Amino acid sequence: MAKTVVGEQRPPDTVQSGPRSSKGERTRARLVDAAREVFERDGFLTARIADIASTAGLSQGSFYHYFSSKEQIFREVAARQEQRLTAPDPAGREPRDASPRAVIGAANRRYFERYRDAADLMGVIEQVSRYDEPVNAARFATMQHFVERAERSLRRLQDDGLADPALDPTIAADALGAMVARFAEIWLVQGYREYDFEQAVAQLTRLWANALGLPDEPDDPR
Amino acid sequence: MAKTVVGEQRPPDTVQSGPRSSKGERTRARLVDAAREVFERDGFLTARIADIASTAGLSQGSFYHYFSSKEQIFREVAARQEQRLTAPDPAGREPRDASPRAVIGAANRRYFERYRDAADLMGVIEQVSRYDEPVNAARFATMQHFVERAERSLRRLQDDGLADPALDPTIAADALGAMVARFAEIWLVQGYREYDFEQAVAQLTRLWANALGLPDEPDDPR
Amino acid sequence: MAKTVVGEQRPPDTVQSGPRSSKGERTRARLVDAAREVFERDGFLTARIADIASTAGLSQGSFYHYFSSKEQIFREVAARQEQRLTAPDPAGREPRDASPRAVIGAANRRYFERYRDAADLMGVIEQVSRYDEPVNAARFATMQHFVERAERSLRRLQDDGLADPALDPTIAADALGAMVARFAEIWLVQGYREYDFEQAVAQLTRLWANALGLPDEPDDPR
Amino acid sequence: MAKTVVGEQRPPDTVQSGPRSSKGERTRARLVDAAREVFERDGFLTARIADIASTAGLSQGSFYHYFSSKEQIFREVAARQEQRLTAPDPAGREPRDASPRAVIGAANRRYFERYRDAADLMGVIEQVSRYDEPVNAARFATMQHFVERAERSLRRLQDDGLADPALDPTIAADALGAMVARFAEIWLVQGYREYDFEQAVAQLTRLWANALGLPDEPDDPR
DNA sequence: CATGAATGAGACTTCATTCAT
DNA sequence: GATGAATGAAGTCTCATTCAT
Repeated sequence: MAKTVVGEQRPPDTVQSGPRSSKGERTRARLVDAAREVFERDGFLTARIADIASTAGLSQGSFYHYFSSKEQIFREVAARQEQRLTAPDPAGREPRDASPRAVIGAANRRYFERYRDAADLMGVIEQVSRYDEPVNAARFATMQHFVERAERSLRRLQDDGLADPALDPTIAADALGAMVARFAEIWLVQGYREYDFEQAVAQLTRLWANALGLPDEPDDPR
Repeated sequence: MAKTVVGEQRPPDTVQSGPRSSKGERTRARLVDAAREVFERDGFLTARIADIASTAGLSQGSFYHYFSSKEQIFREVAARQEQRLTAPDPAGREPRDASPRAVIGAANRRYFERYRDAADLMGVIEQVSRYDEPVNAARFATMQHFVERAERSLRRLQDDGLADPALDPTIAADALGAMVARFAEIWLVQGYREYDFEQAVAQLTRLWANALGLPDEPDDPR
Repeated sequence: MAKTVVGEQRPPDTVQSGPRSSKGERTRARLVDAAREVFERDGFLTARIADIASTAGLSQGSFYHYFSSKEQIFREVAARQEQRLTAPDPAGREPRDASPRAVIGAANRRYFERYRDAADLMGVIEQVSRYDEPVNAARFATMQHFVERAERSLRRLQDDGLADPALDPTIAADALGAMVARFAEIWLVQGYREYDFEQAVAQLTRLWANALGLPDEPDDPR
Repeated sequence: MAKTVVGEQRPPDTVQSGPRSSKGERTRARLVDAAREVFERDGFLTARIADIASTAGLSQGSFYHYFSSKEQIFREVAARQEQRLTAPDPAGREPRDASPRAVIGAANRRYFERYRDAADLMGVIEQVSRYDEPVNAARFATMQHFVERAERSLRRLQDDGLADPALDPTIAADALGAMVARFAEIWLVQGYREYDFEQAVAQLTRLWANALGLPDEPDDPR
């Protein structure tokens, strides 16, 4: 049960069409930046390669020295963002001996912060992931990153008698990951409701901890 | 001084698009069915109006008697599906005196069943809702439907001392709704993993109930 | 020299497709009225048969019981208007023994008044006459009406030694007719400038009379 | 509360249409020439962009690198022609000390010559000016060019006691300009009648001079 | 007489992509 | 490396007109 289907993780698009002179490298970077800007502003479908090129101060034709299609460059933009989402915490922010709830809270806060900081782009990624398989795979990879942690952590807590033993660690991790991910989207991208940032973090963390059946703690994570 | 040239303005669309006869009504229904079929097969972007029309046994021009664009007809297809998702349970399936966990479980099972029964279409709806505001609004309306129930229920449970009083009912309902919704998508549409249906229902229900802080029950639903 | 080319005057479109029951006649009239309204509002090109029909409270199909095309009905609308332009003066407005200048002035005033009263329609007629030969022919017929009068009158005045004998009566009549016609359009349709109505009449009349070389008169026409 | 969906807005047209190389400039010129040819042959409404493009030896898509619509390119074709109409006389054709009648005659001759040399195009311009405001504006600008001259000249003549002091210079100039313009159209475009070129020039000039009340001259121009 | 559904031909446009310079 | 001209394939949409009822 719980067989992974999409997670085979084909290597990210590392095949770069453009060569590697330092000038070329700079131009390429300019294109990626321009692409992000244009995609954020226009969305994927509406964005035109002409706009990306001209935003990068380049001619249309030159675009194709570096990327072979709109999808291609978007995958790179998206991959960078997914990396930002899963980047390790800058040194020392996480206390060594944090309680389970505190750990969950810290992970949630970090995710929401990073999601919020690139909300426009995340919106486009959510969009594109629904029709571009590589982007969807990248989305899943990020999810996997969090889910695997959560799963391992849950198993440990169950072994320690701290979490509900009736939970399937895989499903639980998937579901709670889904909760946080989708909540971030409706809140930070789609603006469905406005929540106070701290309260949202605290509440999602409490729901998560409760769901796992963790014993209450006197001091709420914050 | 006033310069004017005749004949520049366009009258507001006076050509009504609805059918005005029972034959028309049937044709229109045929179109909607055809549209659903084509959208499920091809996705929104790839679907062509020509295909919808010919699937309905109509000329392309005739399509425009009934709908003014692909978006337009999709909104109707989507609205019907959202209605199916929120339709009341067929008489008597829900016992009067069900426990809170049983109620949650029943709702989750129903949602997953219905989502699964139209998984292809739901995938397209998830896709389109990211760039068509009316479809997104319909998505939100469905969400509201479930969320409001959950919120009311949570308040009641809190009042009865059965649920975690530290939860904000609105956020909690939103988040748990998000969990179920997104879980349905990654599972039933995107095929991220394969779960056993019954187990998935049970686990999601348990997570939900735990999250609310409900007391455990000896007999899990189903 | 001065050979007429377009003036052959094919009979106006008298072939009516619709039959002649009194009900039918009323419906037909309603269509013509509706057509005028729609053409005035939208111009010929933008006007749609659907709009004309629905304005007349009729279905699109029924339109074709009465007219075979948009051009066809427009020709009828235009013909009616041209008739209004050339209709004889209502009894007794013109004194028997008017001076030449007074006669010219009266004709000009009448033309401008009538043109002004249907300025929107005249604009559309001017438009259509540039690409529909029958409408252009009707325009020319109206022009002929005025030009022939003017020509006859000029010949008489020349014979009486009152007008410049060096003028070719045909060219002169054509040119002065052109002057009044085009002046009416730029003034009353295109709004190129705003002139005081009375002054415009007086000035055009004075120019016309001067052009013919008529001796001045103490009392300006008014 | 604020609902937002990403990717709805369209950036302002950032795809510039002008050519950016000498090759492009040549292509663009070829398009304008081709357009003129096609418009003259087919008229504005019937002309198809596909024909213009293929006449210029280009694909249809390439048309849109240079112009964004049929109207757009027509405006350029029309503007060029209006410039030709108002271009200064090639050096030295006009004697310094010409009499007023001679000056009027020269202007009329020049106008008729130029109008005749592009009669087909002028016909299309007259047509389009009735439903395209920019083309109409260009038409008016040309008219202004002549009218302002005529007006200044009339004022001077009135001051010198040579012209009818009862004339309003603005109205008179507008009306006489209208006379020449419309006469040119019915004669050279619509073929209402055929006049001998020299005689037409002479007669229109005589009418104009008479209208202003200029004293007769023994030697008519030409 | 009247209805309104159905047709079908075409033109316009858009842009990702290629290619000669 | 860079340019921008050129391509061409689709797909959308519009409406005058016809036709079955």
